[in-house]
Amino acid sequence: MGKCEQCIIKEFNSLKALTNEELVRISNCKTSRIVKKGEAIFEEGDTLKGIYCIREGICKLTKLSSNGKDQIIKLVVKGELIGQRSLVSEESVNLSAIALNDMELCFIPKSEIINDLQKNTNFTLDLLKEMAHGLKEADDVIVNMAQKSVRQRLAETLIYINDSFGTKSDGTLSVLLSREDFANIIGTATESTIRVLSQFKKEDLITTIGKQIKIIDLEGLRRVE
Amino acid sequence: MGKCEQCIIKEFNSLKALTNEELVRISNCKTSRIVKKGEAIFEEGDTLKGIYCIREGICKLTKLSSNGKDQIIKLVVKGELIGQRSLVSEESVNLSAIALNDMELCFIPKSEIINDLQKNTNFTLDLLKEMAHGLKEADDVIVNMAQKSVRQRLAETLIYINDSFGTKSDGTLSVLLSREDFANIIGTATESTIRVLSQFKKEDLITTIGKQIKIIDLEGLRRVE
DNA sequence: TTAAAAACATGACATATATCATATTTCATT
DNA sequence: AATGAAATATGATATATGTCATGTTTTTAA
Repeated sequence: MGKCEQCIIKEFNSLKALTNEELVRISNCKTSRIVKKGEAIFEEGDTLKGIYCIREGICKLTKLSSNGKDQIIKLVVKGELIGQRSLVSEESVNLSAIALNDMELCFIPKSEIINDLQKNTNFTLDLLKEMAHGLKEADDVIVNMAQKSVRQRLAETLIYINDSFGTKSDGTLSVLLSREDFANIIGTATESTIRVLSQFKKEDLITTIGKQIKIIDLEGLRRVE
Repeated sequence: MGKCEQCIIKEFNSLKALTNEELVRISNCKTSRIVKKGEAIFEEGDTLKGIYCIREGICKLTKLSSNGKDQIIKLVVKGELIGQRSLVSEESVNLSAIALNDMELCFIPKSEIINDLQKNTNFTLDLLKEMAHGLKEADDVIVNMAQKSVRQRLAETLIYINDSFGTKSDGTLSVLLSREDFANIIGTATESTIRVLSQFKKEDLITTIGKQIKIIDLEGLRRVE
């Protein structure tokens, strides 16, 4: 198994703030885990025994609403950590993490992280900074949900996925989501999502190849009202 | 001016994690500020030179949507800190803070807090814990916005204000908001808010005395669909 | 105290979105 | 390649919510 201190992935998250010594210690007790597309890494209500560092793949963080529908709160990709919040707040996780493709994860036991939190201020400060940023992003999501139309929210979601996760060589979005996933991100019915995508096609803002989506007029999407 | 080390208010926020020595130092450089109802403590885009500790009063944190409407993200009361996030992330504030009644604030300069963040792990960990909790709350708001009706969101907002901030001796909610404020919390038109409040009155869930609202059937409100 | 302004309230109507029904296409499995 | 299941697509219709108009009440300031 790879060594944390030499792992490039950590540069994308707070683990980069750890010392070489701390990374060696983590490396010795970490475990690896493969999760197949559609499987859960953890589920709402679980008590986590550590955090995960995503080495490969993408997952969605979802929360079940009281009306029985799943809301996707966030997409998390290679390089990011999941489970830190629950570990910090010492509560069970409030979200489920479901793999959107085959994933490779490193699991770091809680005790290690707690230890580093108490001894390495840089690590704690980096986590704090990331959470502050996460809160800012959450504010934006709240405003969008509260104030914008389904049409606008879908356009912005397409732009977000395009800008954050990029496209494949054929120009289609590299994160492949079902229409239902899109609906669960923007908080609408699957049929509405499909209808708006059809509109976007007619307006030559996007094209679709099967379930794959290709943005052909990014500026147009930005202008959607 | 009062001394931080003897101030009871700090027990309600992360400042409680500071040592006596640190509190004395803060006490010597803090300043006091009075903000009248309706005035801004800070506005979206401002660069803050420190954080505020609320000694008295209530304010709303709002964000302007691209469609020109204000969204109220959070209500913040006596005992809480505001401005920490922006200080941690070293960015301009993403929200405006507007006083809902006359307020009394203590201002603590940035340099002091930064210093404490680097030297007192307990303080940093406490802030981290509060932010983790804030993120969890934000997730709940996102799900509610995305999945619930205006009727449900208004019912839940009334319950939230009742449970979190309590009532006056006559039973009316102690946080007094305009109908427009309610609309800006739940993300709807002011007229819709007024209409739903009228429905709630007809259903004997609440009564109103002028703009004041009194919950008379909390269980009924919880059952609203 | 009175006038003006702001907030509250309600009706009429327009529109966005949800829901239900039903094809059609794509995908996985044998 | 054939079959069934899942995902995508679209129409018809119901419903929730927004918008505009207008009137009433409450608050503010002269």
